[in-house]
Amino acid sequence: MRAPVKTSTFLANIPMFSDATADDLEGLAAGTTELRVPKGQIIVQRGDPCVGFHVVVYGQVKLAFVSPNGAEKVIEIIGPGHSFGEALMFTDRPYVVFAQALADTMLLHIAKTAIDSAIERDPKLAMRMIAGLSRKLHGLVEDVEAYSLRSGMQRVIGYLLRDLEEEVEKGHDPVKIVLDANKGVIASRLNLSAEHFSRTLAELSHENLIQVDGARITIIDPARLREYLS
Amino acid sequence: MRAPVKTSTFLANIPMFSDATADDLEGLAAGTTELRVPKGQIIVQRGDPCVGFHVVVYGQVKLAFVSPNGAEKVIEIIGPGHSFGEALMFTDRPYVVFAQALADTMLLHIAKTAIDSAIERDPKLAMRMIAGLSRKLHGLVEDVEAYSLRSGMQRVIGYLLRDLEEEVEKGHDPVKIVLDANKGVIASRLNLSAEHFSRTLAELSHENLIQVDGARITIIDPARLREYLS
DNA sequence: GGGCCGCCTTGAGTTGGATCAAGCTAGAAT
DNA sequence: ATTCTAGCTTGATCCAACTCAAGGCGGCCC
Repeated sequence: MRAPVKTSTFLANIPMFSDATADDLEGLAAGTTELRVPKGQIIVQRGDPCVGFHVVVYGQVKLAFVSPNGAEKVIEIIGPGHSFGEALMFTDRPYVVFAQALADTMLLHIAKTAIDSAIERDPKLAMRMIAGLSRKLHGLVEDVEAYSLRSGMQRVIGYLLRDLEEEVEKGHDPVKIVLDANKGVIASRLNLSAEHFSRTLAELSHENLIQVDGARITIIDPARLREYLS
Repeated sequence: MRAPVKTSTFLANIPMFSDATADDLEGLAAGTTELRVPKGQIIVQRGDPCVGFHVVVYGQVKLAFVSPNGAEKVIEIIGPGHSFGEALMFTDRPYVVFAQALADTMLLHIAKTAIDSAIERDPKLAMRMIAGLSRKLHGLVEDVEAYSLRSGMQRVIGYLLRDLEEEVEKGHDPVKIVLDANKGVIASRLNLSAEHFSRTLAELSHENLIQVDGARITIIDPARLREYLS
């Protein structure tokens, strides 16, 4: 048995609810379930009904489809503070993707009913949900652009540079990054075969643009790497 | 000079505002501009700031990116009653795509400020916006699935069958459909070159699954066409 | 230590779809 | 009626990325 106050503390730390009132948090907490899942476990299956959405507290979750012939395509890798299933929840459709824990993970599941009544009470929350959905939509549009207009090499470089600060990305000083998942998972996220991803990293290595040591990658010269896009 | 009452009538006929009060409609109308654009005209450019969103009243608009080397990729073809730019409006980012009229078109442009205050007054409208965004998100996820997991042939068949009623799609009786845009535009929407799209339709013709007469296509046997997916 | 198991890399060959290059229509303009 | 042009088709060739296959490299458990 878990005291409700603890759940509402988790909720308060999620960006989406950061300015909710204590009352609202209590209401949301009543509709919230905590979930702890071990690495590898499936959290939702394609076809499951969606009666709420999930927020990752710690750990990591991947969202992916399975193709008719068993192949798998990762659409998103979700880390702490991020959520999935909101859009589906509002359209009352079953899941088209499945979600699987990439590491031991703790999530919150917030029931649709709780969200509905919270929105009715607080238009600010509605605006936050709208902003969150809009950001996701924007991200997907960028994915579509990347998949249809950019080469494999360009997508890989984009991924390596994506969460660098602007001044770092424009500079010529080495930066170390750590891949946030298995190379196979990242490859699929980028719509590449694992082999092609590996070869692409190898090519960038040979060009002395990066150094690869397992998941630890050193970008030797960010500005030059960015130029290699063309 | 256009009487405001007329604009609010247009608004009332848009699904998103179908249950707005007369007061709300007046408020929205005050922030709404009517736009008539001839075929071929660019409505918004990549990089334009987004201070509101557009609804198509009649005509047709395409949303597309331009690649660095000048190629063009259509993400969506937007017909009467549908809208674009909502997501962008809420994220305060500039357009990443451009919008061009595919036919003589009339649109409404609804200012962000008007929407913001309407949402504050009416949580129902917020829910409608959320539902609309969620549906778009879902559509994009399906596009990503199609692009990454399906072959060109499968995407074409999916497109031909997409707005058939269920019982028609399952049946064996011929159905006539009319392509809603130039074949080049549709090809791009499906992430195919115009040539490949043409060849794919030709192949389906040779298999006696469809008959093509310009933009008018007869699906000879919907159930058999659907089976051809595998 | 040795063997096992995931994961990653490297090599060789294949292919789906793109590109380049002509023709072909049909409707619009003269 | 004749040209013009935009859009479509068809043919030939090419290439980015995939698949299949064979190792390599840790890490982990006995």
